[in-house]
Amino acid sequence: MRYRKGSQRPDVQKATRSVDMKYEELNNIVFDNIRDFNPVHTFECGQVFRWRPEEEKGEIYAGVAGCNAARIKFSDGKLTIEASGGDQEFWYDYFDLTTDYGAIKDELVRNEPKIEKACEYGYGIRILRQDLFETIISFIISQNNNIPRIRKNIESLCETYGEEIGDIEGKTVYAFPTPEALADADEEELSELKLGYRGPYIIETAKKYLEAGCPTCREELLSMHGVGPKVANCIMLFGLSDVAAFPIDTWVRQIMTDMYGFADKDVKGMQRFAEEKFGSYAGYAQQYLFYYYRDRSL
DNA sequence: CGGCAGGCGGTTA
DNA sequence: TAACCGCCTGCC
Repeated sequence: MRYRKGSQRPDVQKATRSVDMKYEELNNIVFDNIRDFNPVHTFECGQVFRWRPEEEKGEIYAGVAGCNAARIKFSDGKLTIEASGGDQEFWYDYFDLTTDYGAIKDELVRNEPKIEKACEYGYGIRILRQDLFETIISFIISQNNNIPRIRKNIESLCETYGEEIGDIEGKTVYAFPTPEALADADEEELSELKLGYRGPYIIETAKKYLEAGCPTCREELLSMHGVGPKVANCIMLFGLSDVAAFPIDTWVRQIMTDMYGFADKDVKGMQRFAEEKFGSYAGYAQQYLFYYYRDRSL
């Protein structure tokens, strides 16, 4: 794997270390003694679209986070990251390694015992702290869409408008496009990428992102074209790390009707239930429930 | 062929 | 403010 040096995300949060960390050489980062992490569960639980397994067992994944490409390996509590860019702070933050997921699962089960199976099933899910703009555009694309096509659409977007950041086994890797690049795109170009009616949403949203600055709350997100209640909750959860957000899509709606007897239309009731039962951990609950239920239904 | 996929915007009553 | 409807595209 060859990489060009990528730029780093500027605003990295400081975090308290609970795992061992070694900096072996440039762009080769190791975190040891990690609990509650599983690459398959984390990358396949529907929160992110740009990571692919390199082998059947799912120990190794390759993908891109914002403008940083990487191949990660995880076994026996040791996470090794071979990256084009992003320092140890960036990746520590990205994988949310400061958060104690064991304690979160205990708390969720204590308040709502019926969620235990879902927590056990998706035991290694971590909610990635993703780039805000990438999250906004990705989840605009996700509306009324299916996962294979979402992934495909996002990759074409990156190939067309993203900066080249390296190549992996002969295949070029592209960063997620900047707001500037997408604001400058035109509708015809986008329609060639088969984005459908979401194309204009993307251009308009990129322009607004540049003019009005980063959205910081639900209201600002909802003011963007193509962002409704469900997509806004996804952006809050995955892009703003607001782990109290509880996105209700068709799967979660199914869960709520099956598990808790809600009427199919009663999204408000479901939202209130999540708030009362799961509180500030509702986002984690949503991920466990969604992943468990979707895998059982496939 | 209609139905549907991790919804949304616009229009009605 | 709730209930409909149409929507790009691709796959069944």
